[in-house]
Amino acid sequence: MRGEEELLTTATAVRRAISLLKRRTRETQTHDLSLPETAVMSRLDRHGPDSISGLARWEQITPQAMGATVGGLESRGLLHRIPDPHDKRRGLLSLTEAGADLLRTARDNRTEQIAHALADNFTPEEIAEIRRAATLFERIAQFL
Amino acid sequence: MRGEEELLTTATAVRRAISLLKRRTRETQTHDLSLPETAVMSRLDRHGPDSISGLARWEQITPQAMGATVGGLESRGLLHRIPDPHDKRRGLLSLTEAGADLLRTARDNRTEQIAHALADNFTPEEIAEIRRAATLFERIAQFL
DNA sequence: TATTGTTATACTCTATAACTATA
DNA sequence: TATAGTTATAGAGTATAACAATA
Repeated sequence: MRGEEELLTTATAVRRAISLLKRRTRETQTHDLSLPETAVMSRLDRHGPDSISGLARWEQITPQAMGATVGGLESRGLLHRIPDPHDKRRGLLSLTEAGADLLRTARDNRTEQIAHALADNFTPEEIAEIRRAATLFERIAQFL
Repeated sequence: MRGEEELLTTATAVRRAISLLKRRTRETQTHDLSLPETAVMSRLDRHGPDSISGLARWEQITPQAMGATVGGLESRGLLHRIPDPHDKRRGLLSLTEAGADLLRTARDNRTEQIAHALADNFTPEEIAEIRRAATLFERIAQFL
């Protein structure tokens, strides 16, 4: 395949994949946690307590948008917020016991769902290729 | 890497990539065509005229949602609709001259943008890998 | 001055429900 | 009955603007 042709073919395939992934991951009705919620919960679990602003910077969204996501999780008792003793403006968010349980049990967890989709439908070689490509796709996102 | 560990690592990377791609492709202000609009225009260009229902089935969204996308393109003079002579319910959508021009000129076109992002920031080997992986990502979407 | 967080508001893209016209 | 298309309405997840409290 010629270089330029390959480029457009690849770009079209990427655009198509993004479109489909966007739609399919929007349908959250059968899941306990939406995609943004899963991201926040996993982040707090792996990196420890953080503020709304910190989480927003990490996910590259506005603090207002992160506030909405966090608020939903708090109202469901999955996160709790304690004041930062060193900075009275900040609140430090962490998982409640219920939140940690939900994440560990991992039923209906988005990452688990993806893991199952991978395990059930792809060969180990394809999974290895997907893992490498996920990093490349993240890099693509940086340039859009 | 152990099988199960690799699976979760891969799933997390995929989830992260999807989250970032979703956000970055939402910002349409600097573009003439949004992602769904680009999809419809490219489809009509490559496969010829189609109805709203046909396009909706292809993109796997409801006819109502597709009607909204198409309506926006029609009102900007990029698509026009002619009645299907064989079925008075249907309208056949195709690109107007302006629509075809926009797609061919491809300035601010999403696919072109992706193509440039690829060309400027990835090696030919990486682009080949991305092309293969895009198909795998589409398959992942089918199982979510 | 800069940062943390909030409230108010609006946009995009999608969904479900209910309808008319045609097949 | 089934399909093509429309209008009405709602929801998730984002954004910008404007503000209060604190650093």
